[in-house]
Amino acid sequence: MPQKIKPTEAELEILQVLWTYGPSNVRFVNDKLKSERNVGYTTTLKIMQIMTEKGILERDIKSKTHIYKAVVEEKETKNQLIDKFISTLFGGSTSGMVLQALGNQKCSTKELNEIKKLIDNIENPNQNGTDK
Amino acid sequence: MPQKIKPTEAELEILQVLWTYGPSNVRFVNDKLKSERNVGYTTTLKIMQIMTEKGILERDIKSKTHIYKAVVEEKETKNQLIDKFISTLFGGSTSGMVLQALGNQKCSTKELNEIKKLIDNIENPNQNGTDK
DNA sequence: TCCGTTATACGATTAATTTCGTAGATAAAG
DNA sequence: CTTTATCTACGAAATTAATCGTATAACGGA
Repeated sequence: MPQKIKPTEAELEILQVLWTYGPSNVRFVNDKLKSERNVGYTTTLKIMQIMTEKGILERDIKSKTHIYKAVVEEKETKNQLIDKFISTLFGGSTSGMVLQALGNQKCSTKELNEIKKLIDNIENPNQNGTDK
Repeated sequence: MPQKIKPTEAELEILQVLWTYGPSNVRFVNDKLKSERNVGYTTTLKIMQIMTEKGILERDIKSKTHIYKAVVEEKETKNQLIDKFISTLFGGSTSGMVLQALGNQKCSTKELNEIKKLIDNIENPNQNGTDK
């Protein structure tokens, strides 16, 4: 495991944009953030610069408009955050968290079926995809 | 939804103790916290006082040693936090979060079966279990 | 009663986060 | 070439969290 990642709220928002849309400039990221809440351009710039210093982002400065990309992996980062969340709030019990999430959130039948399928795959790893 | 709750890290730790053990004094809470990490008595006291000001806790000051209890409900608070977590990290998709959690955490067969049972209950609420 | 222990109260400090104003560089338009 | 728009750099203020030191009051035993 390479590093411990503990992005702040604002940093997470930025990571989400970069994970979703790929490497982007500050203007683009800021526009996306502004569709959610009001935030100034230089605020976003500053945070992205700090993230670059921290090693969370990298940037290409060849052109005047710098292009930033996430260094940290989406999946790995989210796993770490889920881990922490589960351990802080549910004493480390993944099923405890899942039960609460499923019990209280709306989830379509299709989504529920996906989850069931995944559980079956976990329980019977030999049966998935490559039918025998 | 009565209030918006946004406990800090330290506040969450304290809430966990109070939810688990019921109304307690500062000494007890601090001892529990200290089994996890090093934290001074007056630090815990201060945070609990602030939480009381915020309305997160209430206290009985009849005796010299004040007894604090959580005002916010465990279930409701955790739901709110899960909500926020899912919306920040998984674009609001509960199943997305669950898939990631189940795919990457260890979960016993028994726990997986509990989850499957819950899904069945959600899909067929009238069939079994949920009523008397 | 007096002293050591244990409480609360309160202020100050430190650190991290978020915010934004302003300056200066560069490109683009006319 | 000049003006305008856009970008980065930088610094500093405002906020919020977390920590702890010290003062002071109350309790309980010798």
